[in-house]
Amino acid sequence: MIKIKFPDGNFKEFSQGTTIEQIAGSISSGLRKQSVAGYVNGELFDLNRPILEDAEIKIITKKDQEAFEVLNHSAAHLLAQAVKRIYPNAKFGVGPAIREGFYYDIDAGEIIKEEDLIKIEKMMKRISQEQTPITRRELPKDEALAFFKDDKYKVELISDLPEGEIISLYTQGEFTDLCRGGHIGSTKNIRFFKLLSLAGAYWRGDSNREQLQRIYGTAWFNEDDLKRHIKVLAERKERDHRKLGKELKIFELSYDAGQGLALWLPNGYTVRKVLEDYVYKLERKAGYQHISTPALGTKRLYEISGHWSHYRDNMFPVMERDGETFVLRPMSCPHHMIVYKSDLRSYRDLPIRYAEIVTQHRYEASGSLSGLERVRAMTLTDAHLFVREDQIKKEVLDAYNLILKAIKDLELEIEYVELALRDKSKDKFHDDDKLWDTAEKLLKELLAEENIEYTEMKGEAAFYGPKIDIQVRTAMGHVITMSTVQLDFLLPERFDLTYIGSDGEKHRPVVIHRGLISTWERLMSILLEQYKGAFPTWLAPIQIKLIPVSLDAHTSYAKNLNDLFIDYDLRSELDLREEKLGYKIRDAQTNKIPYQLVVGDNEVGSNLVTYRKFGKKEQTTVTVDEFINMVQKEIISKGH
RNA sequence: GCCGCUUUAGCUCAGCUAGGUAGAGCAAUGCCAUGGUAAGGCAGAGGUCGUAGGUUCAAAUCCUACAUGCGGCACCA
Repeated sequence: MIKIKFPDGNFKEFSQGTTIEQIAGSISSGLRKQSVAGYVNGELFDLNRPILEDAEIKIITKKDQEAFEVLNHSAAHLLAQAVKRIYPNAKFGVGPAIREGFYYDIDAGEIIKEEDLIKIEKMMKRISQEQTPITRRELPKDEALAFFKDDKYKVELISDLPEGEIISLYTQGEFTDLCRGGHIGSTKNIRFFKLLSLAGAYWRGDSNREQLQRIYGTAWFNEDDLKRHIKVLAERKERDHRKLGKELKIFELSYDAGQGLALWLPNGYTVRKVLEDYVYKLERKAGYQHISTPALGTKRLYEISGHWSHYRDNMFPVMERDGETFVLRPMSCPHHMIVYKSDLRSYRDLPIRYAEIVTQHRYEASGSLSGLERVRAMTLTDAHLFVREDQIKKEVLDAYNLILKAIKDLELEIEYVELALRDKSKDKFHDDDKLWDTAEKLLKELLAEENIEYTEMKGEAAFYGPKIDIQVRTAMGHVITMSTVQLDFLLPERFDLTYIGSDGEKHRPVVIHRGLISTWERLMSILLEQYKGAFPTWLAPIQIKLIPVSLDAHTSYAKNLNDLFIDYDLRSELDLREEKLGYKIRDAQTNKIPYQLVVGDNEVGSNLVTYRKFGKKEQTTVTVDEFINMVQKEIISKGH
């Protein structure tokens, strides 16, 4: 007999070799039906894997997040089995469960086409109906290597495992796969799934190695959940910033203008200008000074900074004229270093905070370009803070809090905060262990002191120092960097920056790089998706649309209102087209204009307006003064 | 950059499987109509079917190359 401890602290005895499924069944038949897998002393166990010794267990039911992963991981195996039936020479890479489903990396021996997904999915359905049990078996490493000798990918994976490790295999029917486990008991339990897309993926994430084909899919415990998920995917497409940007006339991308070179249309530029003004004020309040430097620099400038050796491949080609070599700037740090050097600095002058609205150019790989999310010419509010060592923590924290303020005002949702550190690859990072250790320690301390939760990412740092990145998730599920605070001991050295300390000696300042809210391009893409195209009043390109009921009788009153609103700095527009009232109302609604005002006999001569707020059905009549007051307040408070 | 897919009117898309010389809705234009919260009617106009080449009596449709865009991968200082 073995002793089983339950999460509630109770013990119960079972015969040796009992399974999670049997334990669940001993509690209730309902629990048995809901159970999917379990943790046994912290290790994920299949339902039917025998438990051989005393253990603490936790049963995973269909409601648990882990259950979704177990199901989807099992669906990946089902996919592999189906592929193997259709393509007998297929070899397999890895096939994990992911956030919303699963994938498997496959070398089918021939090219799988997108249309083939249909027949693969059909084969999966058939295997599911065969109701094959999924069983586990353990082998020593050398036997596992022998077993998989025809699959070079599996051989490589097994070879990388430590010596002496027990290797587990999972078999369903004629198909056996290398796998750590956590599987659903039988193929019959994988019924509600869909293959979603076919993509390329480098073996082991290395672009120098072979490229496999990756099939993505998603699996659920019942048909409703599957249908719901497919609906969610469709809804996400509806708020894709590329679609909304087209509909709302925000930006344009054109082959002739150039790949990844966005053109801002009037509506988009209006929003951008509001954002620029907003950021300018925010930075003024936080003690930043604004400067302006050129979009072009000498190659020499980037050689001094070190960017030339680290970043050249991502720069547009150089321009040469009269013996000088110029480049389009991919970042503004070097220019800001020169601005710092324009004067002799005292310790009393620090911190100095320079901000600039910078347009920069980066030659991003063609395959990485994506709407406004990833472009080749971008404009952002960039800032560099020149601080004494004793000021680092406060300035990093202030910069971080400024970022949080902007993110809050824009109603953005942070996915997670990342602390990007270096790894051992010496060529990718500036090579000075002492500087790095100091900088990384400082940031870690700061995050701990402020109780900021973060994810550590080794190897993600800038070449000159570690950074704190704020990540957001796009409608299409990409995680991208929104904001960044970077610590830099290197550029001050490269540019020989100094200040005179209280001791009369020269000292080295530290530079903090700060990206507030990404580039205007990326920010616009995020905002469009976040707001589903319905900008809050303070950002909306058109805030008020005035619609006279009758052009003959009401135009003049409407025109007076429009002029008045504009005098109060409200972005108001008059719809004087010869169209039906209903048509104009629909137009104002599809353009997601915050305030739609229909002007007729009820308003004329009475100093009243009747408005309808976007997203609401009801109409409200107020005096003109009340209306202006209300909208102005909303704009200043940014709606919160 | 790599793999797969894609490209037809300003926009969204049909036509391509089985080759016979291009169609819809919306927008735009003109005329008529038009008074209270989501599409009034009629008419005309609009396309070297991504580009170049090939097969064919004949190519939007089949083949090849290149390019754009999309889904991923890699990259993202």
